[in-house]
Amino acid sequence: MDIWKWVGGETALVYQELDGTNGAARKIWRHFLGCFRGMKAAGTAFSIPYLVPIMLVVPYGSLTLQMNNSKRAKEQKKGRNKDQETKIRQPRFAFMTKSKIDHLEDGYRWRKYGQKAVKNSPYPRSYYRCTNTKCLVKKRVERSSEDPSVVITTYEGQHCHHSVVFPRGSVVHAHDSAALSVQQPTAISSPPPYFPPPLQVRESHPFCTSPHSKPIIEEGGGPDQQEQLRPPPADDGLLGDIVPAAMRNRS
DNA sequence: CGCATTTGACCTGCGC
DNA sequence: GCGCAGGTCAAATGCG
Repeated sequence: MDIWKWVGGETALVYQELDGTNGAARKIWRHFLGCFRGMKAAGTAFSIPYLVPIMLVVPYGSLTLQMNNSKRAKEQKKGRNKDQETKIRQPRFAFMTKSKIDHLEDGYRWRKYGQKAVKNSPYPRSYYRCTNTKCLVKKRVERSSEDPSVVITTYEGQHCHHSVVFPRGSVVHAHDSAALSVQQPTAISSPPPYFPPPLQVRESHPFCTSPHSKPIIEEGGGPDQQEQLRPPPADDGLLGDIVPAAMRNRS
């Protein structure tokens, strides 16, 4: 049994409680963050106090979709900006959280811009955009049709600004924040009895489209270990897009 | 009044 | 080419 499993293509299913105390899980996170942000987050220590006991990670490398001529003509007819001729799909990933609340608080403000019924699911999917006009991050929220208690949240893009709900540097912990406890999801499952061996380093990780990407740093390593435990600098990595900085200061 | 949400219409990609 | 499903737009509406 491994802590993660390749589902295929660019999708991996991670089935382990990612609570920041699990070294292997932490390494996986670091690796994902590094893939998304050129390993900037590779040396950061963090915890995920309440998120994703079970996580489905679905990252997409930046994908450039060239519009064909007919479409381009349509766009110009509608007066759209020429810059939009090339559509970039932002890195994207999703996670599943057991919660009664659909829209989980993540420290950012979102504006709902659409809702759609999903095929083979009685629950609609909601579409949100970050309220920051310069920020192009989107997120989708839907409830699992298989397990209605599970909320599937998909983020696309990276925030170009700081969290608004939890200013950086503030000392607020998830377990003593009344506001947070209201929306704090419960665990889907208990941690498995089997603690997996150290994660294998994959030199050619399918997630890593960035030239800056490096393999996972092994636990208990040499000089890098100190670097790993150092608090994140200005850049919090992709996690900063999800978990408020204050909630990551517990580690 | 300003901002967020709702919701039907429209657009786009993809499989057949 | 057509139909379907997902994604987005934008006017209407609601709310503080």
